[in-house]
Amino acid sequence: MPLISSKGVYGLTAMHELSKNKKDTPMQIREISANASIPQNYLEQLLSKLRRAELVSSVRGSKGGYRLAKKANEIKVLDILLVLEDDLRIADNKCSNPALDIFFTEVKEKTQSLFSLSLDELDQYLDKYNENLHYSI
Amino acid sequence: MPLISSKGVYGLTAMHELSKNKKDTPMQIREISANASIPQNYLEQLLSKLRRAELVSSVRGSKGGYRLAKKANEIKVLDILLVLEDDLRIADNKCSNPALDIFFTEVKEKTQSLFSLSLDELDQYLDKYNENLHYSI
DNA sequence: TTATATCATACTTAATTACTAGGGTATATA
DNA sequence: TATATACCCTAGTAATTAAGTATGATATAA
Repeated sequence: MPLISSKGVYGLTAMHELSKNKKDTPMQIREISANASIPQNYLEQLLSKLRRAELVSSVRGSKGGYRLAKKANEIKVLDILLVLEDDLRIADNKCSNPALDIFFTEVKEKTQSLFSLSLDELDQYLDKYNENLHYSI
Repeated sequence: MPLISSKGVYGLTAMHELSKNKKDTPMQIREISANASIPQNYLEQLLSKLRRAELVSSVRGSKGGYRLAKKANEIKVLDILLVLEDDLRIADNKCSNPALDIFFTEVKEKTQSLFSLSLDELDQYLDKYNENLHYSI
């Protein structure tokens, strides 16, 4: 099973879109949805959750939309995933084997730390990609 | 979603049981199933997969059963999981965001390395547990 | 020959994800 | 103030997958 369902991927993608919005006006669901190929009504539900978790703020009515509730360097990828995926759990159920149980606990901590980077740090991965592209020719 | 379903947990538990079998005779599904509270017929299916992947060998007929196909220090937790869980994938689908995509690839590699310990190394986690138990009194 | 235990496959149930649908509410603008 | 726009909210549905059940075939020790 994937650790992160499309719910999480959609949410991260949308948040990344918002972080790239340099305009003064809030960004609209329709635009995010079109940019990232996410079903509009579905994205709406995800953004609602993120709003209730105070990771984004919304403006209702005409010319409304969404913006990040904090700076991009103050929002961690993990924060977003924990809202949308409930919990990033490693194993399905409590297992009867103590050694495994302790092992899973440790893996979970280490895995969560892999997601403890901020939204703006994601761009570093894109830079890395562009470098590889450059040198591989 | 959990990274590892009960399929994987059951499989690891069963393999750990087999690694603890010090007798000359192979261990039977019934015994593993009883020790680890795994439905017998379901465990049968998992052990079949592990046999086809040559991680265990079986003896058919009366007094039959299963044993590890290699030494416990030659079988990695990751090997077992890759057989039962297809692939330890991080994200559900290919995502349209290149930065995220590269990030996920890196997380996947690091996650897989967390599972690159051998079956007998699992016991270290039990030792750690026992120590804590000792000192916490 | 018989009891035992693996082998193989088809089926069922339950849960979850990934949507879709549709009406309600707030606000900029004319 | 009227209207279009865009967020807000909840219920429902289709598809997928995991998890478990059932049953008969095959191999082997005794």
